[in-house]
Amino acid sequence: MLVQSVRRAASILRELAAAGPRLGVTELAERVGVAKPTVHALLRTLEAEGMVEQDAETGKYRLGSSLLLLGNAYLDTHELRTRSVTWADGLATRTGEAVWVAVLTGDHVLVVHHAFRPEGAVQILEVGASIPWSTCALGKALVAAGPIADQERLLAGELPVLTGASVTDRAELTAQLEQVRRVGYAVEDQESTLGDAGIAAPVFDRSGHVVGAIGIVGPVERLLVEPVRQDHAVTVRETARNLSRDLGATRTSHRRGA
Amino acid sequence: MLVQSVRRAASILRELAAAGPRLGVTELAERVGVAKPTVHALLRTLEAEGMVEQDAETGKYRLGSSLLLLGNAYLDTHELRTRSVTWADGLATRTGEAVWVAVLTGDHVLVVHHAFRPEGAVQILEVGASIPWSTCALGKALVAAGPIADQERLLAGELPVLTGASVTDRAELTAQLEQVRRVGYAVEDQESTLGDAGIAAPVFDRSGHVVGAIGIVGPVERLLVEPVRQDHAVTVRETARNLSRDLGATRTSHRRGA
DNA sequence: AACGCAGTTCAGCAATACCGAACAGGGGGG
DNA sequence: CCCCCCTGTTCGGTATTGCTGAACTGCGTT
Repeated sequence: MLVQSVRRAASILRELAAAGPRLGVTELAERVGVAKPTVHALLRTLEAEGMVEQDAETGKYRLGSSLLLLGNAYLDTHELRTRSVTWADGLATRTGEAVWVAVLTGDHVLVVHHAFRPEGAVQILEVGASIPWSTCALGKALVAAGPIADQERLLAGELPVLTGASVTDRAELTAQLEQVRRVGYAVEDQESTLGDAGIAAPVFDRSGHVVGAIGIVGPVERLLVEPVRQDHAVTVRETARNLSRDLGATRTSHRRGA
Repeated sequence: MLVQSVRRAASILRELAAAGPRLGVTELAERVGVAKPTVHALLRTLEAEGMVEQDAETGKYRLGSSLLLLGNAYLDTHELRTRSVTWADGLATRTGEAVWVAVLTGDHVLVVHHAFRPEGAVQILEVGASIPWSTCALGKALVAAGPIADQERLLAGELPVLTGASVTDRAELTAQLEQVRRVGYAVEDQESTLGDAGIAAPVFDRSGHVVGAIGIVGPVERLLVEPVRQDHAVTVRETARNLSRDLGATRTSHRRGA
């Protein structure tokens, strides 16, 4: 059913991504659990496709530039991301905070767009950042709006502790998700990074399924103080609705089923 | 020698990247020249690896989020890029212009790092941008410092015309590359984008081979006016030397051979 | 010189990839 | 309702391709 050699090639890429910067054939063979000549053939193939490069001096292999091009192509062809750009800029302007747009992948949230805060010094681009769902507003918004089966599976899984504020009590998380569904947005209070907070709301597509979330992130002292917090929440929710409509969602098309 | 099924999987990714946003099994089979069930098996495998996603409504496939993670991993494990960050920020501060760091891939230059101009309104991140080598300073710096065989091959290849200033005369390009080797930096005068200019210098690694280039980009009216142009060129060249040293290059370790 | 290590090549073989045929589902038209 | 078309998915036989043990090559160290 699944093509074994393609799976093995993907394993090699994963190892190079996780254990880099450079690995030799022998070590890769051990990590992937495949014979050296097999790994060599796969590496040669991946090299021909630009996904892997070999260092001439050491003979070791590292990831190749085709992956950057493919990663960018993912962003360019990802409709949520392409349609979110203008809405995210608008949200950043209105709230004065940075804006992230994310999707759920496995039990993590993946940032696919980041609009910088209008004012401010150097900001590090977070596109490609991966965050445990339970520690951020984006993740909570996504899970609250997603299928019940997904929610239960994710709640049964690992709930990482990133700060002292990270929540691992399943009853409390369940209550938070219920609150998200009631008010239409999620709040993050230093669960991911000390000092940082977030407010996010889910985004739906034409079929009514949740396909992502959009939210603002900033210092907790600025973001979670009333009445600013409430104002921001309204603005975030409104932006999420506009983006959803842009994706073809109707007013009543929100769905929780599979 | 090369693993056919891995090559086919890569072809599918390339098609999805180039012809997206979504393609069906039948169309992909035609484009890749493979039987439908084979493409289906490959897609299923790529989906299991997160490199491809299927739209539940239409049954069509698009690129998946693992590619974004792998693209970011490429940047994180790419030594030129990781070591260039601080130098690029310094160069942007000293020149007041945006800084790009790039590598040569095929006959294009791939931007692997972009430090924003200190002053300025919205800037679009160009990491992942791919530019024909002959139309930009980064490309000319790279090719001038690279192996003669590469230079001849690239000169014999396609020389795209992006603007009225793009150079396609091989004798003129050859003279420009000779000038780059003499003065140590390359200049771009609207060959890529009307109104834009650039100054770039090659970066070498411990073995003495050119591994990338660093340069500034900005409006032609600002960049190519003396004595600013000369000052910038000196600063760019100096930064390239510092970055090269950071990568282990010695003062005399520049090499042009294979 | 000998040794060890790691990337690369080779060739035999069987397992896996491949693909024609068929199926399943959805949409459109009469 | 029936038929047709199209496209994603499944199935099973087979041969080709992927796999791997053994050997080779090159480099660095003692």
